[in-house]
Amino acid sequence: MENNKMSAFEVTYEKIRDMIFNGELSNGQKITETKLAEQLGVSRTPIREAIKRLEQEKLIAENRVANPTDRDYQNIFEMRILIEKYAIVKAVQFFTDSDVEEMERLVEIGYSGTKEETMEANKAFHERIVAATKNDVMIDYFNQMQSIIYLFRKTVLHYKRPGLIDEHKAIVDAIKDRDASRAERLIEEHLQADLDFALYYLRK
Amino acid sequence: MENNKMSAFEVTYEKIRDMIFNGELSNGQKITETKLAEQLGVSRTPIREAIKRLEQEKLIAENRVANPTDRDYQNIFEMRILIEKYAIVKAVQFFTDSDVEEMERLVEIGYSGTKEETMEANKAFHERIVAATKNDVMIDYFNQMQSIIYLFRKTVLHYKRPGLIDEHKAIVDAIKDRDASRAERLIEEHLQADLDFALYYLRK
DNA sequence: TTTATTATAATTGTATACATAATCAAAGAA
DNA sequence: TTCTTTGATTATGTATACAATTATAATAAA
Repeated sequence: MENNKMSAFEVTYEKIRDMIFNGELSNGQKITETKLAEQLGVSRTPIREAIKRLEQEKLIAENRVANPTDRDYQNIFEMRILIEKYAIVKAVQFFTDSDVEEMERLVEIGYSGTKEETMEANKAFHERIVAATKNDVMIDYFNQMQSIIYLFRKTVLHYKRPGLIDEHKAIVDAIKDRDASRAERLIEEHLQADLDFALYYLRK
Repeated sequence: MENNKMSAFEVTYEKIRDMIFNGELSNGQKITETKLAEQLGVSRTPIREAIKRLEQEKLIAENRVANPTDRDYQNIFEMRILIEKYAIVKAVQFFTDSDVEEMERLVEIGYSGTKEETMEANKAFHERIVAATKNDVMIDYFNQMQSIIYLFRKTVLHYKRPGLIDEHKAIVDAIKDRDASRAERLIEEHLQADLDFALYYLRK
């Protein structure tokens, strides 16, 4: 019997996070506990916990919705590239045939799926690579970055960055060929291209 | 005019953390908000926030003082090695003469200082290397790991691991010689030796 | 007009109160 | 004895109350 009853804190956390994602709370906007509490129909207590967690994810800073600078994004991607380059070497070493098939399936969704499906598949693609480290600490840090990365991914896919899915395909091919150095190079180029593209559009 | 008035949350956080560090709260021991609140003379509110943060640092998990497994420590060090190897290449590229002098000063304290001074210097040694990345995200993740790492460092220095300071010296020499690949190799060996030594004594 | 100064309001930090859920022990049934 | 069941206890989650701080705005002085 599963426990599908979420605490007020969890519900609140997700709601506020989604409000930031969909722009209902915009960049730089002041966050006040009282207003959110009233708006979401809970007391300040769970709101505060949610805010603490969102601060940890850098989605909120100094009582405001984060307004990351280019530098912030570059820092996140520098960290992310470091982790994913490390992870993909593990994937090349240890991915089984069925792991590779799963990656190919995710690439296929990128070609034929809806925008939502593609976003999910894109996220899963990178998660599977990082999971290859089998290192919970690394996976945890990677996941912490996801909230900020989400904003990126939305931009990149909204504008349909050319070649994105082809790059994914090329990475899977490198894993299949068990070519670690090629895979490392491709994932770095892929992530760097993502960053450059998103920064370009975020600044327009 | 500086603000040296700490909030109850901050005081509480440091107190609980130190209680874990010095063994007043031992591995696996149950953490109860009510008791800590009474003991530290504050309400449960700041206690809860402190616990949340300690959970983030992995010093508390599931309402208990963390009792990390060898695997946990290995994971942290795998992450740490990844960051420090990346950082030291930056240090080799960008450290000025005065940065190098400062590193040499820290090594010197390792040879001649008290145990407390040596622990501080050891911590500072690695912090300076990571600071060379000038990447706040990376620095932040590294700092999050410090609490667990502290427990290690205490063990390693308590048993006076042979060669530890010599290894620091060799690393500084590699930076002085601007030899990135040697510096990378040395820092990895150094950290791996730290891990192996500490695990050996922690399990005895 | 600009800058201080003060009063007011709003917001956060902390304490307390209450409700729900988890834990544990005792009593009874198999 | 071992396993349920129930009741009592304790702990946590959430709401509310109060205190202290910070921000806002209005007025007075330069």
